Amino acid sequence: MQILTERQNEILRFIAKHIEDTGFPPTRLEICSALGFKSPNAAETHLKALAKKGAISMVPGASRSIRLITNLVTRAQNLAEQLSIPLVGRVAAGSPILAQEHLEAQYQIDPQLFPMAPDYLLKVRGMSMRNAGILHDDLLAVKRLPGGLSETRDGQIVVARLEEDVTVKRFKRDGKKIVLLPENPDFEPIVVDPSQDFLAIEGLAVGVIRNPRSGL
Amino acid sequence: MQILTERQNEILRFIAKHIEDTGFPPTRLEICSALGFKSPNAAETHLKALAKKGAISMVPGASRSIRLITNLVTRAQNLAEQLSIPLVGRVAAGSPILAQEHLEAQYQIDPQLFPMAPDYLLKVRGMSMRNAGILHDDLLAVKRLPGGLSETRDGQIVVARLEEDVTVKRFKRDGKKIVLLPENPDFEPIVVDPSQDFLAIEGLAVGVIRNPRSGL
DNA sequence: AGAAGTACTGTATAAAAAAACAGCACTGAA
DNA sequence: TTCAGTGCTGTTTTTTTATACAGTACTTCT
Repeated sequence: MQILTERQNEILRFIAKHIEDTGFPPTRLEICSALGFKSPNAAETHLKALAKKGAISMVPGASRSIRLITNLVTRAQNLAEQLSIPLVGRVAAGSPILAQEHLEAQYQIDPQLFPMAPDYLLKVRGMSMRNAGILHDDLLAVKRLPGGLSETRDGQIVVARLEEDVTVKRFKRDGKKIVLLPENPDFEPIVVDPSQDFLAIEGLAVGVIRNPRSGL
Repeated sequence: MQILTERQNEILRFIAKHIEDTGFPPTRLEICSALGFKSPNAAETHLKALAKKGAISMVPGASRSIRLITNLVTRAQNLAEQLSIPLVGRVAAGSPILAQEHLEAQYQIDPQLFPMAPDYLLKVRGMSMRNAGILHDDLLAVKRLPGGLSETRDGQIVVARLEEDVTVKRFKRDGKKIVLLPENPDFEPIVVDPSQDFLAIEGLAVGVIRNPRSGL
């Protein structure tokens, strides 16, 4: 859709409001009286401009046949995309987490459920965080951290990438080194020197979802 | 809204479909050709009957001014009620789980997230299920069991009511007795004789949601 | 300087649509 | 058995509505 002028936007907003209020689109004359026009042709030419720009569609000859194109797209996006986040399965070594081939499903997650709205769900592999209540095949709700390492604070559970591997651990600084702590005595802490080794903080755990298909 | 005849329902369905497809309601003539009428008055009288019964409303003199009353209600319910489930906090002794005073919030939960669509979320108290990865303040997604005890199978994690208390435990039968197993060696199994003691299975755990405000 | 777009007024007209009037046939309740 | 309601056909009338034509004025590219 091409960009609209201020006046064209006003007309589009009136059409949307009319549909919202009454359940059906306005006629040319109704647009005239709402916008203060004295000629029905003012509405007619505006509608033609809006149709040409792809903001609305009309059926020739039919009354009240204005259909909003923008609203349909917006509504579909709202429901299908903006409120839905992807489930990331096994992450292949060296490829980005959100690469298409890792995405297994798309779920709608209520953003109010967690302290921060998650960007994706990561399927947890292994039992290294068992004592934090994060089990194998749990879905970890992850918020991406644009700031990376510098934004991360001690005690937070993070999704970290070490060389090629993606892992979930508790984050702790130790001088210039960084320690990734498991929550299971069978596993050893991982000590990383960011000046020597590659370490990226992919995101912060903001929640856990378990579905008992995996074994509650 | 009074109940509609089969023919009136057909017309209502056509109007809903037309709005869905085109974005605006049909005219009398469009109803005629869709339903096979030969006279526009057939549509007119049907619409009057539908308006009288409260299924639609119309603006006198205006074209395509049919508004569905039923659909508006249905849509609001869909978005606000059918997709949203309550969070149940501390359950007072002896009162039903879904009593108004226990409801702390309302969340929209994607039904695909869990093997069964949950009816409510229960805030877990205590650590008796720690080794199953269910921690204090976790939200347990619960599906009500209309069948109660008879539908419950060994190994399932259930929400049970014992006399006055509501508890989450793993379910197991032992002859005529029922054992409610904790998942934490610090707690003792609870043995119940249903013929002697009051035991109700309030629901089946279908998922866990943790938000780290409680301490991930 | 001309073309294209925006933003209107004012008039006119043909088609679309609402809605009334006049019937007919059937059903179920009072 | 009459009345109300359902479920139509067929015709007519009056609005409503879309839309074309003829202008005016201003702006913004090219």
